Amino acid sequence: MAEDSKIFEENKNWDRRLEKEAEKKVNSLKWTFSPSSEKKIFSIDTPPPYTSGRPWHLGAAAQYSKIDAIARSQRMLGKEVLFPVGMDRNGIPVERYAEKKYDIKMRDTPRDKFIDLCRESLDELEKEMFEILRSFAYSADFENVYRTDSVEYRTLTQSTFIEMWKKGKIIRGTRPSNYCIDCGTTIADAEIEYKEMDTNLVYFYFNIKGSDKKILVASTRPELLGACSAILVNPEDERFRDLINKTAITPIYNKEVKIIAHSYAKAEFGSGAVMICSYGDYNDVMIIKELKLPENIIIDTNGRMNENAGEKLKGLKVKEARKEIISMLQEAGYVEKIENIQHRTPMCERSKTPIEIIPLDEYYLKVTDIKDKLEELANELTMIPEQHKQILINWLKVSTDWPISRRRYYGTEIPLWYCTKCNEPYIPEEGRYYQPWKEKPPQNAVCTKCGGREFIGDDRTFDTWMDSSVSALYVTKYLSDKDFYEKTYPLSLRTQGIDIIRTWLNYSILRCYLLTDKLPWEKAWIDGMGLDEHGEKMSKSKGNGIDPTIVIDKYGADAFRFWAASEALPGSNFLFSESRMQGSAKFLTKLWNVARLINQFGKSEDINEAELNESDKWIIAYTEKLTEECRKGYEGLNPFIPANKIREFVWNVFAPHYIELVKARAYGENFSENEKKAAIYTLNYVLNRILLLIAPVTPFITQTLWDVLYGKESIHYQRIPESKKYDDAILLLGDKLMEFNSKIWNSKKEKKLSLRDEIKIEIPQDLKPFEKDLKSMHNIIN
RNA sequence: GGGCCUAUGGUCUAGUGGUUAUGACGUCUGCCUUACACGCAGAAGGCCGGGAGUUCGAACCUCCCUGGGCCCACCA
Repeated sequence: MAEDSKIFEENKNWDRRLEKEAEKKVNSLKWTFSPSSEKKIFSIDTPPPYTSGRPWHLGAAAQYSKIDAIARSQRMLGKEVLFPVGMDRNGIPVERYAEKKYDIKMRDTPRDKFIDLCRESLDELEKEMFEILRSFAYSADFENVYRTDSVEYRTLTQSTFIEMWKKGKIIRGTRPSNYCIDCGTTIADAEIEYKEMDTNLVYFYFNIKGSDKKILVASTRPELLGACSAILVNPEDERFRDLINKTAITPIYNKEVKIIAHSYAKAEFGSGAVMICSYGDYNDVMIIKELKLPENIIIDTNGRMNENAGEKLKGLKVKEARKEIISMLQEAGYVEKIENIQHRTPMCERSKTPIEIIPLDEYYLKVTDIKDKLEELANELTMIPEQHKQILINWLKVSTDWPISRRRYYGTEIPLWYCTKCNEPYIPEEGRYYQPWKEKPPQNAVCTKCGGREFIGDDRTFDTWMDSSVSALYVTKYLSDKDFYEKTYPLSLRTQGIDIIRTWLNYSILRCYLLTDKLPWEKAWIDGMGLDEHGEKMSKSKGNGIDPTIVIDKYGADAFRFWAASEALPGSNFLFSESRMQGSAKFLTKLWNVARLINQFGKSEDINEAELNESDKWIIAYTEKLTEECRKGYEGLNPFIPANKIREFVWNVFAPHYIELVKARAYGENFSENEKKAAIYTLNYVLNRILLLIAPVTPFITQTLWDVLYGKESIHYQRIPESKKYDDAILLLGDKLMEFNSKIWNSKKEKKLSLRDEIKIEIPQDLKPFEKDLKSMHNIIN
């Protein structure tokens, strides 16, 4: 032991350097799940982090460190823990990352080549992610990492899609999409940039049916007049009060449209009346959906007006059509004025031309028919904290069928082909990974409708949530291992951030329910967001993301983890703060020095309770109470409680009161050998327990201290003991004891005495059992 | 703009009908007391965002307002 203690002689503080030394040990522990274990199973569906983020935000790392504390605590509470780690690798972010990195454009690059470049980027980025996770001792099963773009994972995504297709859950429909006419393709929201453009705001009249009144409308898109399906006015707007619910007549087209009161129309903009067209912008999409207005498409995918636009406009490009309709309106005397305004226009960031919103044929997963059931499931799910459930419930009420097809490259392919004769879809069997854009359908494929044998593959991919929403099925081996699945599904827990309730949580419940008839987990643990020091969400676009590696190198991983656990209750947002991170580091040094001191005294064999002094009994009772509280915290998946309780105990009770009380006794000054033994026994009893209780939060320092002081086997393989019964009366007495200590310190201070100086003071009757320790602590003479 | 969440000493945070309202960081004062100056002891600092209501009683329940956050949507 003397050898081990060298670390204490050489280091007065806990720091990152010592952590690095412990890292080998801490990270060499294996956490492979054993399904045949006798222990109760605790399984966690953790978010596979998205691989393209660099640097990974501190907020995200903090969340993962809390999840890790939960996994570790469950192990130490005696559970067999399934704690998988995955990487989410599909979708637009990596496509855009690769475009930037290699200075290429997705649609100008052969798909095969582009996919390879994405994969290369992902492999590099992934390495970095793993390094960060390991740097703070994330204890998932790294020997069985899953990736959402692997053949196995994509097979699951496709097979479960096929299963749902067969159950009739997949439907076709049109969906207004961002369409770049110049590029001839849909583009993602992320590929849109908004630009202030000069444009004309045209004021023109609609006649009111059965009246000689008129209504003045202002529009930047008059060419969409033929697609106008309503006019909105603000319900508060006096000018239009008597026109609400009247019918207006579209100039030129002579179609009837309703005038509807809706808060979207702003009285101060334009004329106060706005025409809703399919589709001028996304507001039109929302309003048409909300008010169930008819859709009338007048722009085709070539960017030209179609027959619905009328003979004069048909075939014209959008800009030409705008000019033409303005002069038509002017000729007919409908135009009141034309204003030149700056208009924020959505542009394709690639072609720099305005995008159009055009309905395209897409696949949907049916949601609307089971909304009641989903709400029921949501209510069954235990949510931590419970208040966040409202976000899910509210979303379920307004959610619609989920569009699942995407016109992208790096994603799981939609496993469908179409008959070249009759266009009927052909769906293959489950159990294989299909790439219809470059593969022929299975050999025996025959069109179910016309018997045709020629097919063309669907070249689309799925929305990436189609992949991640079956993570609960992947990690429980839904397709590949029946026994494993039966044992682990539904999982015990889903952990995730509040920002993806509407997506990941919602879609996971939906898909897993459709496939298994059950909720995928018993509980969902929803964390808040990591915000910067000003309280704003960290994000790359704002540039306020903080690199966790820098913080960890500076303050240490345990300090980082302790900060994350102690800063806020799960579910609350937490602000990054260097000073509080530093505070956590200070606490670890405090703990380190408590251990250094206790280590000096050596060990004592177990002793009878009868041999303990009153102070010893008190601090042991306190420790049992602390154990009870911490266990409750961990059982409730709330590391905030143990982190704060332990800090308070160590810093405000154990160190200043108990240790000071028994220091002299432990040194053996003026005490019997038995009394000395009792002190040393108790000091170690308490320290041992503190280490066990805080180990899930701070794995490095506890590993190091445990090795030196107590352990052959790693602390992380130990159990947190059940708390023993304790006597409340002695705790109350202990409170008085601490008050008395303060009183003495105060009075020494008043008398300008040093803490070592003698003092004459009466020890209260009820504190007599502590008399000997008190006298030596304060140097009391009478 | 819509929905939801939230508001506690300078900063962050616990508390959720009756407590002298918790703790941390910071500040101030005095101390290197054989573990720690990343420390010890002491102190100052809060009309629990504003207004109204429910109640014998509200930081805690209800409503309105204001600020902040998240998600969605973004100006005809």
